[in-house]
Amino acid sequence: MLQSKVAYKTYKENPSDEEARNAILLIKAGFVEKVSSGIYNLLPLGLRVIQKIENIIREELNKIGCQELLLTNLHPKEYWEKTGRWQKFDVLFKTQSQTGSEYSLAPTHEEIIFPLVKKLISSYKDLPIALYQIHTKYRDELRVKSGLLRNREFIMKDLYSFHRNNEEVEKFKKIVDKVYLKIFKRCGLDAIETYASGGTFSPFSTEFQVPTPAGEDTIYYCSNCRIAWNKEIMKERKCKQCKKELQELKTIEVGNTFNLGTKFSEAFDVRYIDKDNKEKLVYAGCYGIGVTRLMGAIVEVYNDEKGIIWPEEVAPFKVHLISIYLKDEKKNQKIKKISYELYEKLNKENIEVLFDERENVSPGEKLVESDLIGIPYKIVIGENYLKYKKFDFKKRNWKYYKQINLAQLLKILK
RNA sequence: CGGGGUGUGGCCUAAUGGUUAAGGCGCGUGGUUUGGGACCACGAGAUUGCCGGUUCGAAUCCGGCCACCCCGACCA
Repeated sequence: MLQSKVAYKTYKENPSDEEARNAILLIKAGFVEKVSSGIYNLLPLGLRVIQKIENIIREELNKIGCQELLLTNLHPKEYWEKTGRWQKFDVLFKTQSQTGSEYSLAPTHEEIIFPLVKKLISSYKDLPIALYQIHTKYRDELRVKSGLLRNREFIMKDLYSFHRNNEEVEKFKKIVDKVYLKIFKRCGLDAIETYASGGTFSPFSTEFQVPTPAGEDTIYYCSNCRIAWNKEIMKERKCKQCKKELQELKTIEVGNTFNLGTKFSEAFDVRYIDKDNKEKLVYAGCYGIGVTRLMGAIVEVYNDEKGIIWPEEVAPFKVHLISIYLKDEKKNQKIKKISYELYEKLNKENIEVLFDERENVSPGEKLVESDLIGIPYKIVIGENYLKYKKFDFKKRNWKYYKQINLAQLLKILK
């Protein structure tokens, strides 16, 4: 993509109404725009990152047999009254149609998917089934926090699985837990599986926590067993498995998994006929990943004084190609030619490249802005190329450029 | 929801109660530049969050409201 065509704008000054590093950087670099407290627009660069994350999730969930669908975000009041959560769910956004019908804006989708699944399941032969979506959620938070980490509107992946019994749920949950670690890993994050409270659902849930000083959760972590307990459920500081002293960490919760048991199946009367011809309640699990929050968490973990440093798999582009012009018009023609040729070549090789081809922008501005945006690989074509016939190449976090030829370049980028 | 703080062009800031609200960034035009946010000239852009009050005079003082930020409570 040509940089002059990208709808973005970078800023030199920090926004005055943000303190969270993730929000400051994402706004300064042109990935998001703030509309109001806890409400952000995703600009093209930001959306690219979100889509990268979403596709990693899709790939990994589809591999374990989950199916994607899309559920409505307008939830009629009756559905939420059935579970008692119209009153109890404290961050529920409520709204009304012109005819007086009441709805909530979706903060989660159990109330919608259980009635749906009721229509899909009648026999044990229909089980198990695992359905997920990646969609917007609304929560009327009393206090929004930490940039993209806690918003009123955000994107979430929510997966729901339905089974014949509790053992099957537990078995599937273990598979999901494993896949979650892989998803976060691909996003560049070493998430820690953490025992946490299950809220009103179950005795406990599993949270996926990413260590960073910016985190709002506190966990006790055992480096020996690579497992942790959320502070809210753990009083002692010794590992239950190996008795080692636990380490206290500040973390961001990027995902969680629950065994729902039959709680919602009872509320919506979701049953199946088992082999023995008896009618039984369906057992279920639910599993969430905060996609927008994940983007924020990645930025919290990967940045320096110059800007963002995107992990490769979630970066908006893989390569930032920058051409730097000189006084000499003849030389410029050469630089331009080489740059556009490389740009075409990379496109042909399906290597995602952002090409800063702009002519009346100073080298300093291009390079500083490039570091702010944080694309993993940088190629600079200017005077050096004319001298050495090699590209100046560097990773975002390298201090110095390396001079390499086209073959070496393609080998690294493929 | 409790406590604290802040609201000034698109962004960041300045301005003892006293002319026509100042500067930087960004933007437009022209020119000079080009390996780490270049320079010069000219120009456009503001009911100082909103409503009311005090005053000869309010961005500035007072009251109410709204918005945003931070701490706390909350976070299936």
